Amino acid sequence: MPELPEVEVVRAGLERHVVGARIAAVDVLHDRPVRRHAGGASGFAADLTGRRIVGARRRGKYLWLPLDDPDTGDAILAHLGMSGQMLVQPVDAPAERHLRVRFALTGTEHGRELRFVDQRMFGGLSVSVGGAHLPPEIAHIARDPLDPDFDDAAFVARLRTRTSAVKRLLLDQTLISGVGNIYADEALWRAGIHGERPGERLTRQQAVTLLGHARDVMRAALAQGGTSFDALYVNVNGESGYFDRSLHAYGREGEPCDRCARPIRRVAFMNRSSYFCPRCQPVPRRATLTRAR
DNA sequence: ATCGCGACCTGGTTGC
DNA sequence: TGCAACCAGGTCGCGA
Repeated sequence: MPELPEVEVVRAGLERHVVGARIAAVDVLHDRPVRRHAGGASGFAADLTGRRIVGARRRGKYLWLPLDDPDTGDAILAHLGMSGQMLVQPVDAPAERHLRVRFALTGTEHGRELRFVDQRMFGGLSVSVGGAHLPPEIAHIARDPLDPDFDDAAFVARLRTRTSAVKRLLLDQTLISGVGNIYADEALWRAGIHGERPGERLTRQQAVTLLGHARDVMRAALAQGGTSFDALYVNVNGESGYFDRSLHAYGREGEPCDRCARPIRRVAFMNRSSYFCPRCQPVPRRATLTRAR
């Protein structure tokens, strides 16, 4: 699943390989990925044909490609969802099994085209009117911890006012973006904090430490991802796993904790799985529950 | 404002 | 063997 580091690798690839190109034609092979576009599939194609890509930007896991004017123009807004890929391919390369949208381009090196491939179609594309600087559709998405303008102190303060479980807060894109289920579990493991601790029950130092670990995990993944992709092949592998060897908690149910050797546990949380070490990340006590029994 | 849950998707795996 | 049920999870929209 693409998390922030993978999305950043895709952004950098798009910046290198499609910025400057003009869209000659758009072929929408499946309606679902353009469901958020007001004009539907035909409108999506019509709105983009003939326009020039002038940038590749990102906030959290959203990507956008400003069109015509990098300050005041419209933009192609994209999210990879769980299985989305942006591929820059030779025009004669065979269609991928889950190819959804094809962008014919002029002005790329080697005559390549841009393809949106997405098996599960949680991802999507739309045209954001006037969205070159920041698409209004994603104005509610917070900055990510790798963003130089991310406000550490404000995040820590907000985290500590909330009653929700801290893992839920890490996944709340209005507080901090780019953290998915995998890296949330990793950051919590590194910090020695159980994901079900309420935000308001964290000390300031714990919140600061947790944020630092979230940032470190993403930086490490970005450092690996940045060197593991071919420069001409903009890619996010939906099955990825190039960072798997560095994971301490996620997906390791029953395996010994790398710090204390106790078996990693898996529990259901938010209709997902959470992985944690029961010793390093003790389950928070619930005074009310204890009293009720 | 905040909280928490269900829906949206496909395909690989598991269970009967 | 065949088929159904389950699981993965980012985001949105809704009711409370």
